[in-house]
Formats: sequence, C-alpha cells, structure tokens
Amino acid sequence: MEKINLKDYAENFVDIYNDIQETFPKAVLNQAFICKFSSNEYIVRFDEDIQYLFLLLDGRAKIYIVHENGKRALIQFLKKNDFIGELSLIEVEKNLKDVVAIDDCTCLAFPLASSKEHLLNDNLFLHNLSKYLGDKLLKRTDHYTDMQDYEFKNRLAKYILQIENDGCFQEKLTETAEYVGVSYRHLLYTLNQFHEDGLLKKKGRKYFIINKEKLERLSSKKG
Amino acid sequence: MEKINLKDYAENFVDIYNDIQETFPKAVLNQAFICKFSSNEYIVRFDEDIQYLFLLLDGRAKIYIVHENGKRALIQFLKKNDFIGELSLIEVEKNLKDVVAIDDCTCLAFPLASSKEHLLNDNLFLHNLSKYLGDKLLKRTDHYTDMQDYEFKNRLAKYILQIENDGCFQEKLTETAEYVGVSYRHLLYTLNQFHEDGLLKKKGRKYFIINKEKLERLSSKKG
DNA sequence: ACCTCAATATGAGATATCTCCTATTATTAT
DNA sequence: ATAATAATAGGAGATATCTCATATTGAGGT
Repeated sequence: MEKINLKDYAENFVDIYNDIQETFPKAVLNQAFICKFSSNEYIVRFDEDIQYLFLLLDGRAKIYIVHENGKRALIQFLKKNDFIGELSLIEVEKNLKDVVAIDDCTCLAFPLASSKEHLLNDNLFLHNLSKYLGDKLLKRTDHYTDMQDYEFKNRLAKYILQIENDGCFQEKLTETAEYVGVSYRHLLYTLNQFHEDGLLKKKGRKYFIINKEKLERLSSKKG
Repeated sequence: MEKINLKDYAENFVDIYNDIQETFPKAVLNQAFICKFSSNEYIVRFDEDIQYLFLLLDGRAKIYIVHENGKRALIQFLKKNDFIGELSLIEVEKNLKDVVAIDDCTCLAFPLASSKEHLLNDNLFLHNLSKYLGDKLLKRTDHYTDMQDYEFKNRLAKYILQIENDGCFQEKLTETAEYVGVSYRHLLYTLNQFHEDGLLKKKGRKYFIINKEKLERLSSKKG
C-alpha cells in the first residue's frame, strides 16, 4: 500500500479532484490522502480494525464475508465511486468483511478518527451516503433474490450478459463461482452446456457469445 | 386502512409519541398522521405509486419482491420502528415491493409530497436513516449469505432458534418456506427429519424444541 | 529455467431439493 | 351454516447441484 499526498494527486487528475471537492467538506479533505493498492492486496481485513473510510477512485475490488465455519463468500464487486468502510463510519457493522483489490486500486482515504464528526454533520454527505446505502441495499437484494428464484443456468446467463465486453466473457471462473453461489464444478458443467446449446464458443480460456438473443431469453425466463 | 389524527393517537400512546417528537422535525410532524392496517392488508403494492413514508409503530409486516416471472419472494419481516418507503423517499427505488401486514399494524405516515424537502434537510433524520439503511443492508446480506453457504437444515435450525417463543415454533409454514427459500415440500421433509432426530416434537400444528443444544449445534455447523 | 501454487478441466457417484399430485384439515367470506 | 380458499401433509420420481478425486495448464517468484 502506497500513500500519496492529495495535492500531488490532484495535479494529475483534475476532474476527479473537482468532483471530490464538491462532495466532501473542506475540513475533511484536509485530512484525506490517496492510497494505492496492488492487485490482490487486502484493503480491509475482517480481523483487523478499520482506520479509514475509503472512496474507490480507480480499479475494482471485491468484498468477502467470512463465516464462522471459515468459508468465504464473495458478496459484491466494488468499482469507481464505491465506498469502503462506510458501515463502520456510522457504527452499524459488527463483523468486518475482507476487501481485496482485484486490479490495482486508487482510493481516497479519510482517517475515521479525525473525520467522523465532520462527515456525520455534513448534510450533503449524509444525503449521498443514504442514497448510496439504499442503492447498495437494492442491488444486493436483487442479486440474492435472483439466486433463489432462478436456477443457475438463468442466473449465469444474466451474469454473463452483465459482465461481457464486446461479446467476450473472460472473468476468472473461480471468482465467478463464488459470486454466483455455485460450486466451481457446476459452473463448468453449465458453461459446457451453454457451449453445446450454441450460446457460447470457447477460444482458449475465453468464452464468446454467439447467440445473444437466446442468452437473453434464458436470462429472464425459467426453464 | 383507517386514518387517525396524530394528536388523538398521542393521547393514548404518550411514550411512543415522545420518541417520535424527538426523532422528526416539527414541520414534518404537522403533516403526519396515523394509519391502521388490518392483518393481510396491503400497505404498499408493487404496481402502485407510493404516497407516504411509513414508520411502523406496532404490528408486523412482510416485504415481497415481485419478479418478472410472477413469482414472489419474501425478503424481509418488518417490525416496530422499521421504515416503509424510505427508498422511495431518497429516490433510489425503481421497482416497488409488495408490503403486506401480518397482523394488525399501526403506522406513522408522512405524505411524501409535503415532507420530502424537510426530511432530506434534517441532519438527525439523515443520520438515523443512514444507520437504518446500513443495518438493513447488513442484516439482509447475512440472511442471504447464510442461504447460500449453509444447507437448508442448518438454516432452518437457525431460523427456528431466532423466532421460537418459549420453546415453541408456530410460524406459518407457507410463509417460512418463502422466507427461507425452499419449497414447502422440502420444509416439511426437514421438519419431519428434525422430529425423527429428536430435535422437535409436534403437538397439533405447533412444534416444540426438545433438544435445544443439538439444534444450536446444527444451526452453526455444516453437515 | 525451475518450482510452486492457483486456475482450468473433467469423471463418477451421492444427495439436497424440486415438481407434480392428491388428501385432509383450518380459515375466511357469502 | 356452507361454500370456497388457504394451509397442512405426504408419496413418487426427477434433476440440479455438490463432493471428492485427479490431471493439465498457466503465472509469479527466486
């Protein structure tokens, strides 16, 4: 983890810095700095105290919940403009999560100790936070209700359509399995089935969508 | 649905009214009134505009998400001090949910049209709302990650322990099945299995816990 | 260049869970 | 009260999904 002075960062990323300035009170920005995390680095560990509120400025990360039985479940992907640690800020979180950088990540970091008071008295911030949390709640609920109401092939179709890029699906399959909540084995079964049904074609380790319509039908129907 | 003047209500429920007064700005309380819903009555319908922010003062309710395929999934039980419609207030909700009263419910109702501005500028309210949403997010996440990481008998054990009263489990089984995310048929299988394993005893339509330890072990382990 | 560890891949067998069907009680509405 | 609807109950068979075992391939570190 590398720390960078906020002003140094501001010189190179003017637009982002302007957004930040409009969103956070000055007193808080004075305490803030930039953190860079490398791919696969832990941003937060479930068994260590969290010291900062982070705002993800660049890169992708993932949140794991750690169960008592030692198993982990991937519960969310984070991207630009997602908060990390906001639940600790408002003191509702008892069990921290693991947060891991997927690719290199740039974060804006606010030291909780010195920023909490300011943030919790700032109307704009609270309003934004409420919207952010409400949105997160809805998205997470949708994700999970889908899991329980559709069988896996439907969910997988939906997931592929969400995440594909130029018709190409190249996510890490181990991660995908954790996120969509099935065993790796079953994920492979289903991908092979998609291949046999003429939905996907495999080249090397990438899958290409060759029948998007059919995939879309599958993603929103049962059966 | 029956409307009652807030002042009339306040005379009979002094303590609750005092809490309310400390939590909401006066300008907003002047617009508010009390709504009573009967058991099984719809408080919100997924296909109708929502006009009020409700705070549940008494009774229990349940939230359903309605899928495109027509299926419903029970996603949360609501009790005293839960909000209804708070996501519409902050304008993040696109797809409304069904909210249905389980028993008779008493709600404090704020007309969105006239209260929104006031509420969204009130620091105390926003802070409370953030905490409320954060807490809801965590609870919902826990509920769903449990669903995916434990098999049903573990989840059922946990659920029974959460909801039992004096060792007696008497929830409606159809509702339970929807909430815990299995078919009614499978719920019955598992309850019978619990009976055979000496965890529960059945009297009429009620189940009584006869081996709490074993149930607790089952609720937190795999297998 | 070599070693190690993580990711990809697939087979075989087990089982958790579902769907569909059919009775039998409760509960609610007319 | 009686009809109608919802909840409880269980049988039979299908299948979606899991676990475990094993082999191959790829990437990162020294």
